[in-house]
Amino acid sequence: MGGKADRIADLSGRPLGVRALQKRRRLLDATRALLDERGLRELRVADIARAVGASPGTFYQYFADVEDAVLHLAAEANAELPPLLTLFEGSWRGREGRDRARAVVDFFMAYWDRHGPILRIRNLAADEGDMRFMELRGAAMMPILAAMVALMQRSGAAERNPEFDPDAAALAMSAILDRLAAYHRVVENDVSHESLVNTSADILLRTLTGR
Amino acid sequence: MGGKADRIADLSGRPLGVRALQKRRRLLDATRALLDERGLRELRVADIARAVGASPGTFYQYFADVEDAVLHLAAEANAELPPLLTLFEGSWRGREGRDRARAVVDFFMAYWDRHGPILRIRNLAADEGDMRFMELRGAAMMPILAAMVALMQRSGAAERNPEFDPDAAALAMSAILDRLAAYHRVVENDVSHESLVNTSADILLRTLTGR
DNA sequence: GCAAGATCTGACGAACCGTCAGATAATTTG
DNA sequence: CAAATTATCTGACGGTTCGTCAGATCTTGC
Repeated sequence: MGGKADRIADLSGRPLGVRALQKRRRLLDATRALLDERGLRELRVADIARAVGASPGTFYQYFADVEDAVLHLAAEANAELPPLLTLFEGSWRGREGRDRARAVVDFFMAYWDRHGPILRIRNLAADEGDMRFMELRGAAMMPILAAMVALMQRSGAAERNPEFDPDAAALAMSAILDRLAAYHRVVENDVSHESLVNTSADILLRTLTGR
Repeated sequence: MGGKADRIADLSGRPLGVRALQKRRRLLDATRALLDERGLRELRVADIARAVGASPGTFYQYFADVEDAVLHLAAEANAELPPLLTLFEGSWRGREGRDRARAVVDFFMAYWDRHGPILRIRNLAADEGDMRFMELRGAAMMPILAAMVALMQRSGAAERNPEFDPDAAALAMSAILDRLAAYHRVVENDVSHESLVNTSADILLRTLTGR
């Protein structure tokens, strides 16, 4: 993308050697770990640094602030999405369609189970208008939305009726996937995991294929 | 609910007189205003206090911290929800159903336009496991979910097929409503407001009535 | 083994937090 | 109406976190 090879750099733009890369990685890992157990609000830079035996100054050499580190973690999470896209390809008829729909739902839940704390912060920041996070979320969603729209067009669901816009429908489906994946653990006191997956998959299947 | 009349009190439990009630209200209003323009991350207690010509100490007399004030604002937002419930009552057949579905979507968007910053924080805190916010969100959602489930039962959508669980479907629908309402302004660069409303309403109608 | 460059440290000033003892304003009492 | 009592507010203060930077420490190439 950029003119030079995109080596990972510190805040002043200096490309990193191996030692620095390791420190940076461990700082990111520690950020993620502390985020998982405490949430953003109780996350202190000093704790992250201490967790990897570094001083606060080292953290600030690589990241402008905690949010900046979360931004990088969110970018890494984006890299795990491409396998999802293949699920939308091929036939979505009959039993195969049902299985594919379910696989999509499963994928999202697993993805959010792994990255929930980071994705939540990403979404909040994006919703609050932070451009960097908006772009990241856009990059994550766009291919998925496009795959859904393509499927609707292939299957004829797109011309269902004049009220129905495939782009909007794709947004609605991703809303279901995101939101339910985000809190499925909480609601599973009242609704079984099975039901949640089956029903979401059912709605997804109907909407994307027009039945 | 409590034994005594639930007058509004300060943190030490002392019921408030008129002067104090006014200050408290103005502090809440200022919190909301600053939240709208800056987001949670840049919200300083000192700024809230200054905005109403008070000292920081006054804020802390009424609220444990900024989050506590947001909690009260979220509770106030809950009070605006009952009118929504009436939309789920009565017939959802034919044109009437389509209008009702659309009214529900409109209601949600207007609601989020008014309270978005607060609802976003509520959702983040609830997702991160904060009990107080979880309870508030539960109190907001439960009646809506119940109204949806009742409608599905009345309309026969509930027995659609064995994959389909009305409780899970209600969750999925509220996920669409929440999420799209949360960022409709952002996506309306790509998808028109009309399309968004029509399509969400269409999906809602189909799901709640089984077509 | 030493110079040059890379990386890290930890102390520091600034900013913000939340508290509290006392000041000020309102209300009641006589 | 003035003193006494109660309600409310203030702002200075100790404690904590932030983010910076000059210098210390490690690594590499020769």
